[in-house]
Amino acid sequence: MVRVIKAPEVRYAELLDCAQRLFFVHGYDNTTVNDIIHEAGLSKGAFYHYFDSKSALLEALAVRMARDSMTELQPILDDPELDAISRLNALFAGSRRYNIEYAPQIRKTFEVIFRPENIVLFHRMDQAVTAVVTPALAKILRQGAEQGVFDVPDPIAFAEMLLQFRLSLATMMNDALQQAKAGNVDAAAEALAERMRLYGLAIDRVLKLPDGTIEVAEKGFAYALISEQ
Amino acid sequence: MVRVIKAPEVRYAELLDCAQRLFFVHGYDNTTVNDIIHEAGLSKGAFYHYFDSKSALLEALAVRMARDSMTELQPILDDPELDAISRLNALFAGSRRYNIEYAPQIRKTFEVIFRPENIVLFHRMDQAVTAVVTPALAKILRQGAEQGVFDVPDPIAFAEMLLQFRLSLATMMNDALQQAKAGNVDAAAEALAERMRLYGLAIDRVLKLPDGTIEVAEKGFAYALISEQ
DNA sequence: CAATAGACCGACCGTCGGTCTATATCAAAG
DNA sequence: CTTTGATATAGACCGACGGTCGGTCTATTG
Repeated sequence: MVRVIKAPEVRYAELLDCAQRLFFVHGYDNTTVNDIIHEAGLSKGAFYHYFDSKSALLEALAVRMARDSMTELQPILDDPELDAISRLNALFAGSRRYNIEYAPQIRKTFEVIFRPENIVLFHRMDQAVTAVVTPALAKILRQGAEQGVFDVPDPIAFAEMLLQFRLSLATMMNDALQQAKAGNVDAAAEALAERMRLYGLAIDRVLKLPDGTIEVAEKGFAYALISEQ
Repeated sequence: MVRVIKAPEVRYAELLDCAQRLFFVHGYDNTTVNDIIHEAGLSKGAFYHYFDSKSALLEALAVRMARDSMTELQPILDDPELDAISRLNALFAGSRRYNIEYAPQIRKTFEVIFRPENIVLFHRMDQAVTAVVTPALAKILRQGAEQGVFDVPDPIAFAEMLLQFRLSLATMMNDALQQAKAGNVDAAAEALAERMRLYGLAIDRVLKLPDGTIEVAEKGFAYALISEQ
């Protein structure tokens, strides 16, 4: 193989890029180290020069995704104009906007990421993102509690609950996509919308807010996400 | 090796037993087919006579666990004395009783099953159990809706939500156990109890019940579960 | 220009899931 | 009582995969 030398940071990033693409298309277990080094144009020795193991690469990927997530969230967290409720809604809206914008990729990703053999991949990503987002979310909740708009005795506990909700919703989005692909698009969208309504309701009621103050999603979102173009 | 012939159902069950024990002690990936056949006193040929693959064995194990779960639930589902709320509470109480009775094993199991490399195992089990329990739970909810005690427009959606809650609580029990083992038993129990209270609250409020009608858990449970004997 | 660091190469190794062929056992048919 | 076919079992063997290791090449530095 032709020997090409690059700056370590560049190589490192390239390996992460290749791995991410391959993992998300074919899954973690179905992607071999050989696949990755072939795609990255690198030898095996070089690969193991950068990462101790295949799972160390996954770990590094999770860390990078967590960092990216926080970068995306930062504007909402920093905006001094927003009160706690608006901040929470902005977070949900952001993830909705993101979901719809990238609907085709997400559909594809869901198919891969929720296949039983890829739970490992999904779990590591989620774990890493959760670890950095929980404290940020708790801070918003604490702000809300201090302003008297939320009823949150334990912000960390509630932040974890919110993130669990997000995870549950993702699972349900995937189920809905499967159902939609099996033909019944309308029924799938209705069912997804109902499930989202339920979770929104749960948040509002535990926080003692009027119904619908926290907008997890509206029906149109469910349709937009799962409808085929 | 000495050739021993047994009734196929016996062998099948023995293989499942061995696999279950080994998977729960060492994890799915860390248990090799050779480990299993060695423990079961069987050759590789015999193993692949009963199962098409290692993952087929996992699948069969999941099916058996799902069947066992339903057998345990059946008495509560069949009891004609119970109304919908009592039935739900009986379900939660049953899982509490079960959790405390088997606390030492559960502590051990949690340690293994929540290790990242064992998510595959956990996910398959959960998926299989959920698939059979969801309809049963939905039936209870439908009964409650007809009796006018619950506000449940979509019983299936709510049943899925309840089972997601159960899953989240299991994750949190594991976190609490880790924290307790790190020394801070009291803080861990308090935190776990608060999280349980939150989920109970969410259920009550979405169902429009008075707070505490559905008893996900009381504080004593959290202590009993994580305290060392 | 020599010495050093470290990026890079690829043959090689052990392990693991899975396959294949041979053989032992048993029940039923002849 | 033998034959025969189906089933259960044994274990040698295979290919793919993650990971190792000795060594090469090149940019930098004193």
